[in-house]
Amino acid sequence: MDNVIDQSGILAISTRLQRLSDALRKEGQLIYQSFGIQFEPKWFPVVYTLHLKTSMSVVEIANEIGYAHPSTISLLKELEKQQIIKSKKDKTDERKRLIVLTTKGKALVDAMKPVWNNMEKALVQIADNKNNLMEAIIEAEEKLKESSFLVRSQKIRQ
Amino acid sequence: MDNVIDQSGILAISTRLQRLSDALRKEGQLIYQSFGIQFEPKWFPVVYTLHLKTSMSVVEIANEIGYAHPSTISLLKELEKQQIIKSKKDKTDERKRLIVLTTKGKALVDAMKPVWNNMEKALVQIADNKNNLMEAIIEAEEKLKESSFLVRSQKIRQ
DNA sequence: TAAATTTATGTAGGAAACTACGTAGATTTG
DNA sequence: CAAATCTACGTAGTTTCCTACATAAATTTA
Repeated sequence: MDNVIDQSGILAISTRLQRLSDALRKEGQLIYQSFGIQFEPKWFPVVYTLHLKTSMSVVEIANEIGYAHPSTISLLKELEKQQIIKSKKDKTDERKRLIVLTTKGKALVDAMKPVWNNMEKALVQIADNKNNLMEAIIEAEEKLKESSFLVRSQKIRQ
Repeated sequence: MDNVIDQSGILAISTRLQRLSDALRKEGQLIYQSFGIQFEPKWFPVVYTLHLKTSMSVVEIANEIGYAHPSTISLLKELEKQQIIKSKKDKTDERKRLIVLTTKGKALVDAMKPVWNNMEKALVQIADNKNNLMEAIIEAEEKLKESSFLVRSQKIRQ
């Protein structure tokens, strides 16, 4: 609480969330490196999803990870370049591309499991305090689903 | 908790933080609009800082709001274009630019005070749950200051 | 079953932050 | 006090997401 933005409190919450997100992602990158693994934190949602669900279309992945589909497409392009995933046309629906992990991708996931385990422990240290950050995020998202920031603002205004 | 990323839990925390940040910023924009005020949420840190501290250099503002200085410079450019701030050379140090709110900028701040008040109430509704999001952020940032994500990872690894 | 609509994917470009690097003025040091 | 270093500011380009729009295939409807 030593600068103006901290003092302005909750109004700068969007900025604070982003700052923290950036810091964790950048350090995540360094941790993968320290384990000698070539993997970027931004790839995690796609790869984690595919490792659980085997074969999915682009839009299915996008919905699953909560991203817009063009963002997902660009992640998939990077992962295809790294030969972590591959895709084939869906035979029953010509519009769809079915995405799967390659053999290399599956091996990478196995190699990353201890890293994920390690990161998870470190993240629990960081996020589990008097207030649990992950739970706080989930609770806030639930509140937003109930009634958006805008709608709440309008109700308060009346 | 209805998709894979929610289930993957804390490993996707960076993604979750960013998603929430984006959602709040976008809705913040709509709220300013709904009050008929032409103001962008990203300008808040700079303007709020200047409204408290009167006259500051570029780097002072950047440090105060916790941004890199080039980010601050581009915000200042936008604010100057909107005639919300203006700048003049520091006479005692030719390198420095002293930034101040214009008359229009000060009037805008006064007009925004009720909006900020309204937003604050809505944000408290959203963020204050079993776990308080703002406090959770502050606590997590304090933990990171004590010892970074990377260092914690390395200690756990041993 | 042809026309309208919906769904899946893709491209282009934007937003809000960042890092890397360069220059010029101020300060410190040998 | 000249040289080296530091500080302030600026530009260029990057990152990681987004929205808007386009096209083609599938599905629904009249």
